[in-house]
Amino acid sequence: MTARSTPEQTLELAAFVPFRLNRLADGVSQHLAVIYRKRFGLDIPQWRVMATVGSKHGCTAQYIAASTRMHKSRVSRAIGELEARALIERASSGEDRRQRQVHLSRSGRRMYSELVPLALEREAALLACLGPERLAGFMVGVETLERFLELED
Amino acid sequence: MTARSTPEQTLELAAFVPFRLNRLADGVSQHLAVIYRKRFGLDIPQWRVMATVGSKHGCTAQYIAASTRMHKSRVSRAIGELEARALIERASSGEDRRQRQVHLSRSGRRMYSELVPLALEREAALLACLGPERLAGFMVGVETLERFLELED
DNA sequence: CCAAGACGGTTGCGGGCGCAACTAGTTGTG
DNA sequence: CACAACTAGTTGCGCCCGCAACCGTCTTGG
Repeated sequence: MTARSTPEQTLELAAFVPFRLNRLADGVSQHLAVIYRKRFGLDIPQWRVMATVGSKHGCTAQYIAASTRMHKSRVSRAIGELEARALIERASSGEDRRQRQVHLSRSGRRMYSELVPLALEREAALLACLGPERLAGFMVGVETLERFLELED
Repeated sequence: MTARSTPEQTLELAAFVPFRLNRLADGVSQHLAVIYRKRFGLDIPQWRVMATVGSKHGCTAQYIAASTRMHKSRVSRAIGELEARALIERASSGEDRRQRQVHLSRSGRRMYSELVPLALEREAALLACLGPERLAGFMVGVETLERFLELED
């Protein structure tokens, strides 16, 4: 009853979800990276650090690494570059002298307050192409996959 | 009537869709890369070339680049490595002597026929965590975004 | 038919990043 | 207290990849 001459199973990359997800995430990133790079001179690791520190003042490098899922060396370098541009400042923690608390500087806060509305607006413009109900269905899928892969937080 | 003391708009990275999409795509890739790398010794560019050539025999490097959205140099190097492992073969095209038609070798076909079922199975296992209806809703969102960003094909 | 430009594919170069080793500081145990 | 094990963060090394220059091959137009 089953086919004898195995008809050579094939895989169309354009229909393969992992590939499509990669391509989609990449496209979305490109869509946003323009702002970060051209307008503020930030690359993605730097942007992620800015975003994290902007909403979690005084956090540590390891906190940033955990919540952005970037390798600690990448975080360390991004922090170094941002500090060199005086966008963030580091203060030794009194508690544990190994860790350094990261804060936005005055100009860092200024950039952050300019950057965030643009990013949110760009995100909204992207998601607007789905209606509200499609968006909801999409996000349910994203959340379920995140939980399955244990990516949340 | 508008707020006077702007309450400093913030952005939570964990709720920012572009970031979450990147993280998700990355998680999914990791989930699959194990197979490619540990079992077949392929990295992602190589896997994409194998997949493309396996379903489009005799295609050219530029076709691979266009359909995988990889830079042509990345494609060129991946092809070179696969050829060195005798998984693919290149034949000069009679039509245009600049381009070279890429085929799977005998051992390439063997690997392909082993690789594809595993990849599809792994994809299915991943998507199974969404039910059929959640999956449908999720894919509608993915397709809509792809069209919006002009990523299809 | 020849020059100029376009195009397929390759490669040197430099930048970014993961890995692993390292420093400095902390915690736990006898 | 001493010593081992652990943790926060930094950095040298090597790999991967995008960029741009390049080579050989078409193609077009004068």
